[in-house]
Amino acid sequence: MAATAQTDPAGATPSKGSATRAAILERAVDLASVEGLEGLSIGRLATELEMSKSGLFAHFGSKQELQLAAVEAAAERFRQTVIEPAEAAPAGAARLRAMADAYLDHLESDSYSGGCFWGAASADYDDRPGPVRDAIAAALDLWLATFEQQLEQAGVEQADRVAFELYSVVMGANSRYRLSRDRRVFDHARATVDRLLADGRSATV
Amino acid sequence: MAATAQTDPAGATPSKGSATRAAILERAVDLASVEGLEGLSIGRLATELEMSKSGLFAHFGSKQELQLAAVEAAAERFRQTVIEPAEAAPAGAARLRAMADAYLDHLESDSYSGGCFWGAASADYDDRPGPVRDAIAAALDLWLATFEQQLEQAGVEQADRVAFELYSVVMGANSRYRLSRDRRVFDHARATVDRLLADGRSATV
DNA sequence: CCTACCGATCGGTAGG
DNA sequence: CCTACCGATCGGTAGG
Repeated sequence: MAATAQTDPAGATPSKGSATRAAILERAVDLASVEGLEGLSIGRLATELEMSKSGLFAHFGSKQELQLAAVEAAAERFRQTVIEPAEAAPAGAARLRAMADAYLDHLESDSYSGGCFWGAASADYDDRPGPVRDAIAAALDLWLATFEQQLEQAGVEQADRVAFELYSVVMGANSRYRLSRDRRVFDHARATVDRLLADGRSATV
Repeated sequence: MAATAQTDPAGATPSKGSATRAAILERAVDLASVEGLEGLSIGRLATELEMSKSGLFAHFGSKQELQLAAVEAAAERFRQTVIEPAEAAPAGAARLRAMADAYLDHLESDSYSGGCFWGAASADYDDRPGPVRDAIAAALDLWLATFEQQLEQAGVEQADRVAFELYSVVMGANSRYRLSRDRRVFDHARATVDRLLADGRSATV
């Protein structure tokens, strides 16, 4: 399932059009992480990509379709950088630690100019009803459910509450690092993840 | 130190102008909690207050001054609803619990149409350098330092890390509630606050 | 994928 | 606190 799956038939060589579309979406995700998904403007995106506004617009048909495609592209990026590499680790605590480490390492490496897309997008859209908000909420609900499932596998009690704590702490690290530029928040977040996973295991003994 | 302190001389009767200004700022804080502090538009704010755009504009001189005044008004609101009532409780764990309860109770009561101003404003401005970002960062740094100070009074080890956890969990409750409308996040957040404060105390025995 | 355009709205100003 | 404006930019369309 590559990023071009929606525009090219399975097995086909990606067309030039879908390569352009993928490049637009990569940039859209990065820009939205900085400006927010609503503040993302078609004109500005076109200027940065050195193409005409209407040329870019033709790929999507409306700003909302562009936003929905950007949410899907960001979800694909999250799967590739956080979820799938961690699936090499055994289910349960080890896999959760791998997910948290991959997420925090990416934040700390400053690979993304605007930090976490989901932190920016969820705050921007949480009070704007409609399909964009629903797509963001569905992605985050899925990852919370993934955390909860792995916590249950690890034998942690109150897995739903601990999943909320894990989510809060890694997102809190993103938020605090954006504002303070103090890397110690990553140490705090990693120590908290360690403690949550260790507490859970000792509780089952 | 009332909200009118900046426009009226100390002890003077608040003028009609400063009453209008205060009403503008109340609405600006509520609107910014929904639309973000950048998405807040002078035209829309004027329409909602049934006054002309330039009439409203005359109170501030620029959009940035309006945003800075809204940040200050939101800080005053936070002090009045969360910080000051908790100062009736003894310093340390009891005061922290009172602050967390006041914050979570206000979120759960849906008093604010857009949830927490600081969650929306910090995500919106964390990547926009300038005085607005600096004012938001300073307010949040102050409250984090307040939490840390009370944790030290309570004899909690690693007070800076636990302050980060407290911050992350109450902000996480705001974020999750905005998206899921599931009130169980407040139970999770309260249970986490209880555990953080209880762990800290037992660690000192 | 382009040029050329539309009505609406943005922040801000002139002058009262 | 108002009316009447300004240039810039917004999302979107026509026509190629």
